[in-house]
Amino acid sequence: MKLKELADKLGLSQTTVSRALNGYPEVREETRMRVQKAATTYNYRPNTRAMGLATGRSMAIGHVIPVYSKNEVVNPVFGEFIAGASQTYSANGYELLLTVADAQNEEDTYRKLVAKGAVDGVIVHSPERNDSRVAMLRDIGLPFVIHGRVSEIDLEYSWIDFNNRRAFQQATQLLLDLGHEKIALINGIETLNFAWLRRQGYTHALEQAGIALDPSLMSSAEMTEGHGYSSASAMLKKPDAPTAFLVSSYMIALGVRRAISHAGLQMGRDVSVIIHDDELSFFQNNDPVPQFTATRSSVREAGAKAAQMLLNIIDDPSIAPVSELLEAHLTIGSSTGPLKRLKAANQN
Amino acid sequence: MKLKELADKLGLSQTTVSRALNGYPEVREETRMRVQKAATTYNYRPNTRAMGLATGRSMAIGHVIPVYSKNEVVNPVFGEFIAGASQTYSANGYELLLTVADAQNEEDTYRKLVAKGAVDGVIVHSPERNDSRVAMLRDIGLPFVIHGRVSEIDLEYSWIDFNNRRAFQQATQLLLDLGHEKIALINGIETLNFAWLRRQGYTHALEQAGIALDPSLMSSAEMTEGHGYSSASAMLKKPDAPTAFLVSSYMIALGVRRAISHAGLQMGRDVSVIIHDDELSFFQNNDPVPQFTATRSSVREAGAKAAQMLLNIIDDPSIAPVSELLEAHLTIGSSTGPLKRLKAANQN
DNA sequence: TATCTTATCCAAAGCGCTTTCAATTTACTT
DNA sequence: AAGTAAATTGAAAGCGCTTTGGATAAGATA
Repeated sequence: MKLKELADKLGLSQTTVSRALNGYPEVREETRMRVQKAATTYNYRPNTRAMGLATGRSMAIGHVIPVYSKNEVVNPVFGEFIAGASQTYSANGYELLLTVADAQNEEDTYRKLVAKGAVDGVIVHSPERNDSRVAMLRDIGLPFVIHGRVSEIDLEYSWIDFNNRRAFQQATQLLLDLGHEKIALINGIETLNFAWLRRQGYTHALEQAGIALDPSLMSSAEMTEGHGYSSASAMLKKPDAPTAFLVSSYMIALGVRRAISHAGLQMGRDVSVIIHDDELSFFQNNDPVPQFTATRSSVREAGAKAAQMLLNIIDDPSIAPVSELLEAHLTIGSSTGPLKRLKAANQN
Repeated sequence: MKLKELADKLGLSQTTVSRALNGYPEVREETRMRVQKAATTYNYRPNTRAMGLATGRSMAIGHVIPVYSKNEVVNPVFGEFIAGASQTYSANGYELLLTVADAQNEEDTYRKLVAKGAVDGVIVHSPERNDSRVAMLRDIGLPFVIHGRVSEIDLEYSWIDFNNRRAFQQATQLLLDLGHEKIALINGIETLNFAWLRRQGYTHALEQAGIALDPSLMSSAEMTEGHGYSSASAMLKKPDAPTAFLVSSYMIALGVRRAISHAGLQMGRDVSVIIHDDELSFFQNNDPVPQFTATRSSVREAGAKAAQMLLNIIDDPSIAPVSELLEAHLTIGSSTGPLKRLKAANQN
């Protein structure tokens, strides 16, 4: 069913039908009703492409997910973030265009999207510490919101993030308060800004406490279970093994937990662990007493908010860059406890 | 830069430029070169919407992800599948339109997509045992490929799946061969077809072996870590606790592993576990000796293949429904071993 | 009753592309 | 040299919608 057919059926012009459906005032209320009813009856929906052509807007938002190599990790955080954003989009008649792009030619991907007129704006994922995309997107004038921040740049841009630094500082502080001094950090890739900020929070807290940083207690890689396992295993084998771990994601933590139990230790008693919990739906950490002590911040919520921010910007591009910094909640679970001197050394 | 401008710059008509760019034969080779070079220089890309309007195709594929309630689990398998599909799309000039839809009005979502002319085809995720979407999509004539199958329906349609039934039958058989008889199944939601087929494989193998089914050893729910933990914990507390677990996903298995170790048992020695491994990138199970004995099948590969299938169908809708059944590989890891009589009973 | 508003509605142009139908060259035959 | 076929290019229509610039009818004003 196309506009013309609907108009013919109603004995009206396309103009009037279009206006009735789009809520313009120069249509008699009675006519509008008639039109709307007919539209429902015939399940009429304006053709997106035709509408886009006529209005110059595509009613679509691009999400560009960087992938570093062919078989690279797809961060499950994306799925959750997108689930949040998606709600906002469909509530506002927008579509979500997903592109999985080589990190190499990611800029190209954005340019292409704009040139093709495929999207009205984009959400930028996984910003790096000094991410060139910010400058580029401003250049080409494509509205965007970054999930995360870009610390080492002093341009204005819109973003939403949670307070990585503060969260990890607090978490470290908690471990210090429990008496731990040999605290390991098992982090994501530290060229990515979020991981870098987390590390800052960690080092800051240690420095404040007058504890020297030990590079052998810091590990940084893709956030996989395997990364957690191998890093933690290696650290636990050291003569001066850490008594506590600060861990950047639930996935990593699963590996850490495995390493701990392989080492014959018990999490929460012999070794403390604090994780950052993105509240992924398939990794609930919310038993009455959660497994993991965690700093938590809902990625899904961030997704919904980021999407709304972007739509606002598209509606009125003149509004100054906006941003929102979410605070994480610290939840005490069973994975932390006061420092206890181990009776026997590592029984590896 | 739009077609007209480019044509003007070249002193050619839009017609010729369009033809040159789209590879039509009635253009002198020299002219084509000139046009292509200019297109690159000015970074010209045809406007998707205009092109779509003119050709009647949208060059976009829809992926509809069902969500059952507001805070429902987003299966990480989607992310991986989509990463695979995405490669195929961008190699063929297609876009990927993602919709997260209420399972309730999912049919509506498809109708809407078609009416709006937003997509040329869709990939259907998470089919149920008797999924009404098949009939509906055939009705409205939208090309589609199902990731999975719909067992209880005898319509023809295109699908790609891996052999769930066979995989779980083999896995069960392996456990039987190892001497296990009390074998538990911790499955996904069994109204979903894949889970149903897995259960069939499991029950079939047990029946063949003359072992009575024990409903208390079968559990079915969303595939989360929590599900694995609570189900396995409960079963391990029973007087006749299972000595082996068949588990539908890596995530569930993590919970099972936790339950096993909480029960003071050791996986692979006291209790055997076989999982199905979708080869998610952030859960590599491919150490020299993998943690988990597993049936494996790459979801990412399935995504790429499904996408290619769909594009083929769109190119030539007359081709009969096609399908592909992938076989899973069984990999022996350290989570399985021969049945050993436990010295002490469950020490819970 | 004649004029001016206001409320409704419509014809037609235009969004940027593809594609049909024609026109113009050029190449080839005889 | 004349005529025909093949190669190359363009003009213009059309995809389905929005929106500008009237037109018309009804109501208000004087």
